[in-house]
Amino acid sequence: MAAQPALPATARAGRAPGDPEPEPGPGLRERKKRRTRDALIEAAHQLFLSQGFARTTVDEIAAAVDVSQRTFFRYFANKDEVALAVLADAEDYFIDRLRNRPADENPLQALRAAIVESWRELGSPDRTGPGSVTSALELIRMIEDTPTLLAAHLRRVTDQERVVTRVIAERENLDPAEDLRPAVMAAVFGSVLRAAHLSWTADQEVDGPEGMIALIGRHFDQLGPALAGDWRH
Amino acid sequence: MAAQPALPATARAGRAPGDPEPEPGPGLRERKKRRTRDALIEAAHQLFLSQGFARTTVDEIAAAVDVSQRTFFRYFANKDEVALAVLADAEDYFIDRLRNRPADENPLQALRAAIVESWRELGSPDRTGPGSVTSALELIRMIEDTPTLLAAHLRRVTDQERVVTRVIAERENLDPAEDLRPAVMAAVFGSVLRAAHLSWTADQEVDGPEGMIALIGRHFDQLGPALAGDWRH
DNA sequence: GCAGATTATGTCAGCGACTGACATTCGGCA
DNA sequence: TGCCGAATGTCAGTCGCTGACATAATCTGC
Repeated sequence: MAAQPALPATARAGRAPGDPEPEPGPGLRERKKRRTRDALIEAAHQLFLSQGFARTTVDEIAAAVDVSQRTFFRYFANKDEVALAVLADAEDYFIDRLRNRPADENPLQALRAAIVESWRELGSPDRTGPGSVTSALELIRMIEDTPTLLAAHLRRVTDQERVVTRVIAERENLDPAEDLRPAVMAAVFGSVLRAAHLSWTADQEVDGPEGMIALIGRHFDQLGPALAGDWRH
Repeated sequence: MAAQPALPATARAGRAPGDPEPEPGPGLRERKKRRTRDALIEAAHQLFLSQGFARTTVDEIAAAVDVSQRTFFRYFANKDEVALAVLADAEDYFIDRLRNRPADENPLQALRAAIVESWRELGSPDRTGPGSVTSALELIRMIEDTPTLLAAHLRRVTDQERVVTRVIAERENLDPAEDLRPAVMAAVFGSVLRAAHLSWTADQEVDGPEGMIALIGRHFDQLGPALAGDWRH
């Protein structure tokens, strides 16, 4: 019977004394783990942005949180992972949004709506933990000009594309091994997003999450024209 | 002046005695450098395919060619690079093909034709050096299931996409900063290729360069249908 | 509450990728 | 032939990352 003082651990009132489902909530151990994980991300983030990714050692990060280097590597497989952890969470959120899009949208509409929704939600001020939008945007810039980070990020993105492929296939009731459209759609979607990210890093004018959303929209809108046969009508 | 894939070192005979352009050709130094580079790629390739990428140390590769580890790192910035060097050359060749496509093709047609051409040329049996097609195909499989290699490869691909963007923009006489279509086109093209590569690794049936060409074609053909509004006509 | 099983963490030793500095050798060239 | 610069080797060192083992903290049933 772990004590549950913190957070919205949902103190489910009205539970019968002999109930076989005590809904224990996260115990002390879990909470502690989450805290050190968040602290590591936070510290790493701060060090990366202030002195650069390459010039920050894992030892520094660990020392900032007062854990051993070995512990750091029990939380993150490598230095890249701690830098990309925030984005990883955001991507999970996006997948969740995609799953909840109404069934009557076609795949492209659903994908576009889900990504906009995700940026909006990330943009709302009530975000907890180290995953604020501003830092997410700073992060994208940092990733885009840190080769090793960009590489790791792109690999993550393609993993995510696989998931998107599956979700789209489920929505449309298709076997992704038979019908190539979900895979192509996922790949195209991913590439449009990346093109938008690239524009974002190149264009210092665009600012804030709404700027990014607008930028993504503009890129989506070019999809039709780009694939149209004749560019010089 | 695109870099021709300097195949045989063609000893251009018939030069006049007083010619102000003695066409010295690569001297001994250059030839030696090229040889050790090729040897390193060859040895690395062989070791990677036989015992895996991670289980091959740089020392082993260097020892196989009888140079010091330090010398290895003067030729390649890291272990990834030696694995991807062959593909990098192939990509340069592709860009060259793209530049030479007739101007009346639209961008998508030109890209598609250029990639098919490239695979055909790579497939022809008169290829010299360690860049045979079979090894290129083996390489793709190896990359696709070696996380760190996949990451590095994807980064290379996006670099290449930037180049493609520029070439397309030049063909169409556009400013890529103004008109987003070249960037979107390049991104879409890259993603279709990757989707094809993925299918290739998943489908053990498809074999040889012609198989890959066919697979790429099938993916291209899905581009229209995937982006069409209604998937369930 | 308390033993005992789990699990997180620390410590330590070690491998391998990569780099800077300096010495040495080798090819290019007058 | 002899000099210059480029390529290579040697060495020492940093840093990312891992396995093995010991220790300390939670959790679980009593």
